[in-house]
Amino acid sequence: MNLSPLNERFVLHFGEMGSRWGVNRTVGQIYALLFISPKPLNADDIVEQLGMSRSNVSMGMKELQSWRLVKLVHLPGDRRDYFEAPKDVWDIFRTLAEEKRRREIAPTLTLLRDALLETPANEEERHAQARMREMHELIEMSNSWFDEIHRLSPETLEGLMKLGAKVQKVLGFADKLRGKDE
Amino acid sequence: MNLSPLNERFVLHFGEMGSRWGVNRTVGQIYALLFISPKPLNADDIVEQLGMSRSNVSMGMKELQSWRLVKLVHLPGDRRDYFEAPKDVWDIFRTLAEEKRRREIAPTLTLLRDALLETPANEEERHAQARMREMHELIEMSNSWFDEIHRLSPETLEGLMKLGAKVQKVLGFADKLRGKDE
DNA sequence: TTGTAATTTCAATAATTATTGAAAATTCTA
DNA sequence: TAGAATTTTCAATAATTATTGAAATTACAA
Repeated sequence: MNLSPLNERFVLHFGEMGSRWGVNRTVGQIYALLFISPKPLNADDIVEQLGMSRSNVSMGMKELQSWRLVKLVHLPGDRRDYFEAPKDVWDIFRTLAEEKRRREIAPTLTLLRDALLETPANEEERHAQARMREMHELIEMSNSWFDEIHRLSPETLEGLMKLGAKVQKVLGFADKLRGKDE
Repeated sequence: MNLSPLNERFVLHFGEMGSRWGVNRTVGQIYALLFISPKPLNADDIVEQLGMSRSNVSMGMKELQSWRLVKLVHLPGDRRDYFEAPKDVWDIFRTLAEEKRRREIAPTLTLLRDALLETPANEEERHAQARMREMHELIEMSNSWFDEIHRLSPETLEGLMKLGAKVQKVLGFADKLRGKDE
């Protein structure tokens, strides 16, 4: 691996964490490399810096693009594909949340919706359906909460988060609002 | 599989989703079964209902306990271990968020903290460190936001979420607060 | 077009992870 | 404590996923 020590450590860490995040080691490494790179890189740059096969990089880029974590760019007078990681960390955060919802939550929501439409055949199913209803409500609610958050601009969102210790106060206000409007 | 059709569908779905959620199929199935079960189950109940090996169930239970998604209970006059899934979906939600943070985020936070203490050796490292600083700030901020949320009771949290479309209004208030207090 | 550069696909295989039955260990009871 | 019930561990193997080099495809330039 052709990187200065600090950067290598970062890249290797992302490789190791990859499996916990649901991507393989090479995908984690490629993303880490692009994240800290000051300029877009082409596939051969990545092959050289990380010492993996060209085909592995090709597959890794496809995966990262499917997560919308990298974007394809072109340099004038160079026909090769270059890749870069979006810069704004808040935007990355939102993109990730969206993709995770789509892949990890949406299919279950669909299943729950279908299951709740059915007429339970016996007591066993009646009870199970009641539990599914609770799960369904939680997911629906988290989703609409997330939708709201998602509409905010990065700056606003950052402001809201920085609020930190004041959530309790906001909540007090929220309670009043709720009382008034519902 | 020894389950009525609706319940079987739910259990199989959780098995399939398991791989996206970072657990194996059997762990997903076991959790689903416990989630909809009206009463605690012992290992042999699970073996019988899901048709997997006894040792698989034993390992699965260990995994689920490490996630704090099931708890061990005992029935009077029966020495076997029984397991049940906690009932309150909000509580499950928080537990999961906590465990995910511990496993998927905390190690990276540690790495970033360490990396930011080092003196960059060259321009390459200086730029990388600046990017790491952005990531570090985002994570720290999300963490303290989550800590705040975490202190709320399930009822309060549910109330806050139900607020839904009113987040914008809350945010307006939050902005005022921020102006006043900082 | 034709040839070349660049990228993707694919089938082989390497590596990892899941599952199992049998054996070992543990826990209780008589 | 001895024996039975219960749970866990472990090593074998089944299944899945990752990685690669080579071949095929695509995109461009002369």
